[in-house]
Amino acid sequence: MANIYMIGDLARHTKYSIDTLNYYLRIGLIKEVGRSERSNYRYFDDSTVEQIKRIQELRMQKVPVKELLRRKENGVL
Amino acid sequence: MANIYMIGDLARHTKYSIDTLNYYLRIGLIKEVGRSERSNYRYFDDSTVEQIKRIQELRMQKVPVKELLRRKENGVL
DNA sequence: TCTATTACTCAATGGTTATGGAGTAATAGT
DNA sequence: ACTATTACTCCATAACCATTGAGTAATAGA
Repeated sequence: MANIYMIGDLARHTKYSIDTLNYYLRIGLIKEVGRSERSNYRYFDDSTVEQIKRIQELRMQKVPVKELLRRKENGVL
Repeated sequence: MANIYMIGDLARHTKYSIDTLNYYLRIGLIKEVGRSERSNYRYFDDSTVEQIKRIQELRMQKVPVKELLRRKENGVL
């Protein structure tokens, strides 16, 4: 039984604010696993949580977001 | 990649109204697969869709809801 | 016929999410 | 010193969901 998260749950598990997560979503640093057709609500899974935690690590080490985007494009994140 | 549904999507796929689905949920005829901790929103999967379609069949044959509840308790639904 | 039950259906309230745009403190660049 | 960029943060709007309680048409029961 894989866990499902909505943005609020993601925030709770990563200790990021919903605003920050929305920002990361907007710039494409993270992406939803799927969406509800009706409500357009996004949902995520454990892989998203892990990815955000990796991002968090790197951000604490002052790695710029643009660099993270670059790495993501190269599949190194 | 298993599909995830919220109640509105369930309604769309089964052609039941959200009100009816909420009623079935209330009486325990169907059950969510999980919920968001933050929003308390329910989510469902394909097994729910299939179950609702079985219910729909039986209801069209005038099988009472109470009988369906009974069958569910006996694992025959 | 009168009453009760069934199976929804509707309405109100409050919290959550999506989206777009604007604002801001800190840092970097010129 | 001045300007631009970065990385958020805040606000407003609109649609969706959960929950409770009340209303109703059709059928069943007494």
